[in-house]
Amino acid sequence: MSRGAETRQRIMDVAQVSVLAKGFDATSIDEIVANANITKSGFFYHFRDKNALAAALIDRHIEVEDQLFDDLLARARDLTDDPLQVVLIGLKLLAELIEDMPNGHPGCVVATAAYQDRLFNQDVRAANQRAVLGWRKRFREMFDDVVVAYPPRDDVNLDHLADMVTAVVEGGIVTARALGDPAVTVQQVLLLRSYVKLLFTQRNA
Amino acid sequence: MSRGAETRQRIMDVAQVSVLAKGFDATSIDEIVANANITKSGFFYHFRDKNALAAALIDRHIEVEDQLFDDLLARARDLTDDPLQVVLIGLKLLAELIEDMPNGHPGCVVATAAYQDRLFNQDVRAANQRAVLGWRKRFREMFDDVVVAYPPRDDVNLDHLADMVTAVVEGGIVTARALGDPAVTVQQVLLLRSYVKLLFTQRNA
DNA sequence: TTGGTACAGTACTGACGGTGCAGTATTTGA
DNA sequence: TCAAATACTGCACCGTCAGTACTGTACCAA
Repeated sequence: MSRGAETRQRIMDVAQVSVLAKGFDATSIDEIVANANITKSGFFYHFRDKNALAAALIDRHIEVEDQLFDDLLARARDLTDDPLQVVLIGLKLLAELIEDMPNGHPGCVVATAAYQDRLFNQDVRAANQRAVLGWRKRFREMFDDVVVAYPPRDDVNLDHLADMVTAVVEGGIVTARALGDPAVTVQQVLLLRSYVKLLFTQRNA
Repeated sequence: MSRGAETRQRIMDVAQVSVLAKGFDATSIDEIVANANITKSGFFYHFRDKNALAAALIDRHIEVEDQLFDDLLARARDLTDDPLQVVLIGLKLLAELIEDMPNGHPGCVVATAAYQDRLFNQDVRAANQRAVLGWRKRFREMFDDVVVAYPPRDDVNLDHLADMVTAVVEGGIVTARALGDPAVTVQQVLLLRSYVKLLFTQRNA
């Protein structure tokens, strides 16, 4: 890695630590600059403004999360061939993943960005949208496989159902933070799992 | 209403308009002061700081929303005596309510507060928590009535299920904002309705 | 008439995001 | 090996915004 790329990564690393600990707006550029051992000029050499940093953090976050889901689904597919079981096991593993996170889920960047219209610009929102659409595509494909073998017991749009994974996780995080109870997110994911199970399980099974 | 109370209300009114339109952090005190035809001194006479304004707005928001739910459930109970149908009709009416909001749901204050740890202090978070716990209590009571007549098809904790209403609405809002598609929130509420229906409907019904 | 309520007016501070530009060290390709 | 691009440092400065501090004053009730 070139010298510039190294510095850029170091900036993002120290920024991410502060952002996850205190939130994006609570993390000042001066603070990042101090922790990354560069000057303010150096920061603005790599990032046009604070928005550019946010967008870069989100994009990197998407990559990591995609890898996480890939691994998770690979493990689920290792355990079974049944498409419905893959989804159910995948959601269980997701719940466990969230549960294992020390202080609850580290406040997904998506929601943060969605709620600060001034703080973030078009680039950040675009990165955000890419993330959600990526999740929709991923889960939509899984549900497509499921309906082939398991006719749904209710008339649901599969894109909406795929979006529900995002919505429940994000909503779980918001509710968990509001209540000060990290367990809420896990509970909600397991309820979603219960829904998927009921939706695709035969009446007289 | 006394003169002071009138001014205080006027401040909150103009603040709310800006907050719903642009977000809380994007609404400056100077702007509120100008629109409310007072001076900065006047503002700080009524609110100790910006946090106090936020807490007041949230508390007022809770009251309005409670009234909204009361009306909504009264209408549902007018239409049927069956506890399950009350929930299902209630969720349908909630979906319609959200759908009728011009630019999607006006970015629920709860999520905004949950994601800005620095921006808001303990009072605001406490107000926020009261709101969510209020919703839990409300929906929990409804589900308590349901299970008497309809044994659930899956083993679910009713508090968690009650929280799911909050989580799905909040998550729906976040996802809708991220995608730039206000319809998402409605879709998610209807999916929750589908879950409740499947959960409490007999296998051989 | 006195004292509390409800402000107006003005001036200021400190934090923060961001700009501008000159100078310097390091790396890299011809 | 030399020039040019890259990767910064250092520093002064600006606008915005939350919040402070204090003086003055109009109004209203007891």
